[in-house]
Amino acid sequence: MENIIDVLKALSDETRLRMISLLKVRELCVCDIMDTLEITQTKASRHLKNLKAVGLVTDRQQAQWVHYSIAHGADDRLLDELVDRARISEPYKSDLIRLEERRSRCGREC
Amino acid sequence: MENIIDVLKALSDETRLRMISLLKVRELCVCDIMDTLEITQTKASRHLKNLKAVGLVTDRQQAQWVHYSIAHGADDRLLDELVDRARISEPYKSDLIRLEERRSRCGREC
DNA sequence: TTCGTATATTCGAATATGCGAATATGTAAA
DNA sequence: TTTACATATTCGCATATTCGAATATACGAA
Repeated sequence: MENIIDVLKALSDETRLRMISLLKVRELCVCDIMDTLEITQTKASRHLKNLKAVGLVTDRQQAQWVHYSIAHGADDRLLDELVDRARISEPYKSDLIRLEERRSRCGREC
Repeated sequence: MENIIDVLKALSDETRLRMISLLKVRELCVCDIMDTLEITQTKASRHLKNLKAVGLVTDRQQAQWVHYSIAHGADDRLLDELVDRARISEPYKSDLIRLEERRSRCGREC
């Protein structure tokens, strides 16, 4: 993983912390994230790029979809601690509900 | 403690993380911090104010000295995790050495 | 090839953050 | 009161970050 300051900078943005919280549930493609967080595609792409740059997430391309997941090198203790704390309150709490609603609505595919 | 994003923002600055690392050792006055981190007084004061604003540290005035320490409400698990990681490398590692050198040189008083 | 969908990048504007220099405040001692 | 020292704040500037809109790229299907 990268320099701790860069990692903390990456995590200290609400959009990116929300993304980490979702990706802790499971691997997701960009459209899952956009729809769940209700953000624009530009915003999703930009912040995912940032998380990838500091080594917190990795991506995997499958056809035209890009699937993101928590990187293996990521500090699980740190991320679990942060995600647990964040999910006590909004918007992190509702994000999880919206993610599961989306899953039941769309099935396994994007 | 404050909103997690504000706390992470406060922690994602090298000067402030160095301060947290020092304050985890013991309570310190501003001049201890300035001298150990080799930063200007303005810079020390500014960043300590930031840490205080998000509830990570508290201060205690004694005559003309202001002593800072880690706040009781601060998330110890998070701070210990970060400080342990940071101190593996520079400048956090040398800061601890400089702090102890200063202590033996100056004794207990400022 | 053309079309549609998924994702990434670039651009310019707005806002936030960090800095040093100068100045202000507060306390203790002379 | 004056002086000296410890700390805080203000100011102007430089840099970084974030955003939406527009555009580019990449892939699969027709």
